[in-house]
Amino acid sequence: MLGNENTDWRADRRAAATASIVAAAWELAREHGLAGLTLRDLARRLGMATPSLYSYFDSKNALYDAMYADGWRAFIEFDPQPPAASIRDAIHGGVERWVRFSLADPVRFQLLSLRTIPGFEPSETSYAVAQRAYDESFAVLDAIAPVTQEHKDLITAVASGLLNQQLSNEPGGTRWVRLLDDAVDLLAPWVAETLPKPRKPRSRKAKP
Amino acid sequence: MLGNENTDWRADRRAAATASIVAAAWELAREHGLAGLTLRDLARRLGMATPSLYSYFDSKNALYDAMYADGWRAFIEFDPQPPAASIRDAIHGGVERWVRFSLADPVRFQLLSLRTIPGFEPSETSYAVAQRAYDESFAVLDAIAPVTQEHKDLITAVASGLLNQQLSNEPGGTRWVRLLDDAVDLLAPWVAETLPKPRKPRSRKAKP
DNA sequence: GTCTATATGTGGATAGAC
DNA sequence: GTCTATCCACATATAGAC
Repeated sequence: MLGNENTDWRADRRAAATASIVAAAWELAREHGLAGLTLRDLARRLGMATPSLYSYFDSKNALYDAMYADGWRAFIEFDPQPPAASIRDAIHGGVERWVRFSLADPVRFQLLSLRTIPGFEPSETSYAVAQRAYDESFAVLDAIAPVTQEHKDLITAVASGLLNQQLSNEPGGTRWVRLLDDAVDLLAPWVAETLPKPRKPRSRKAKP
Repeated sequence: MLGNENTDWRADRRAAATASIVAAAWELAREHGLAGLTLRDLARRLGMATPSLYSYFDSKNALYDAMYADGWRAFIEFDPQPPAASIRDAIHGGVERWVRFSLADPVRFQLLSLRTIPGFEPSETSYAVAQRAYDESFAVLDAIAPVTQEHKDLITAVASGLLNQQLSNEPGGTRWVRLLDDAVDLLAPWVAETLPKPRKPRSRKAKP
């Protein structure tokens, strides 16, 4: 179609501008806290007037939403987890990857994992990115054992609990995070022992 | 001392007024979120002018601080945990008590356990209340086994992780919280097996 | 001492010119 | 799309009546 490359140019330009706004927003959030982020500061850092931001985001929460999706996208691309030979290694690899990612940017962890911004709830499309990150993160474990949702829920709870306590009570320290190996040593046998009983697979033409 | 009962009257009146302000603040926080609490709303609900609140609290953060201490005091008085006969029962009783307390008022959990208000940090005296609540909460377990700080840290991390996931992802549900028993079943044997080896107690006059 | 009245500064957000 | 001007709500602070 003629004229489409014109639209694409604009879309690309706009996407690039949006991305640089989000990047600057992360910077400021790291400096002043997630809730300490203000559109004034953000505009000033970008060298533009505050209302100009509204050409890119309908509201401050829309900006948070873009950051949310951006954060989960960053996790998807973060240091891929190699395949594992045992349930323990799979759990350990996944949890340790998540902990490293979170400790590298506590503010990001706060946005992605804690419902801390009043009134902010991820949009459907942003939530879909989070969902994909979740699924891919458990792919290694899924590949070697038929783990249940309960298994995954307790694993994520333990990981998020250690991170929470660490970042809330002793940011920069290791008091809780170093318990990760112990926690995995508890979780792995539990998962292995509570795997759903493999049902004898019926042949395709079993019921004539 | 003469004249002291006069001062006491005033102190009591003031304490009562402060308490009713804090109570109203909790109400509003439950309605509009913790960060959605505004001094205007608070004053309006109490039937007074906004600046009058500054007779009782130096700043909004000072109000949060009072709420923080109040919340931990409420936990201390909440449904006392009976003595336990086993490590498992002691852990289960403590964690379950904390979960019940937190689910009853998610906003309170947010203030007490998540560092979510930008710039708010509990004062020394308020933090002391939290510390007392923590110590008393582990008293039942301490009474029956010489558990270490690491034990307590993993227990609190697991509890806070389950609560976090529950309240962040499915408030009002039980998807994570119902895994509490499983979690305790993992933690209890671990605690029992990793108790510090009892050192042969030296007699008092061992080293002459 | 506690209230009312009022002022200041900083947020998010909108309207409208260019 | 970007700007200027502007609005409203908020935390905060001070002055002064009672």
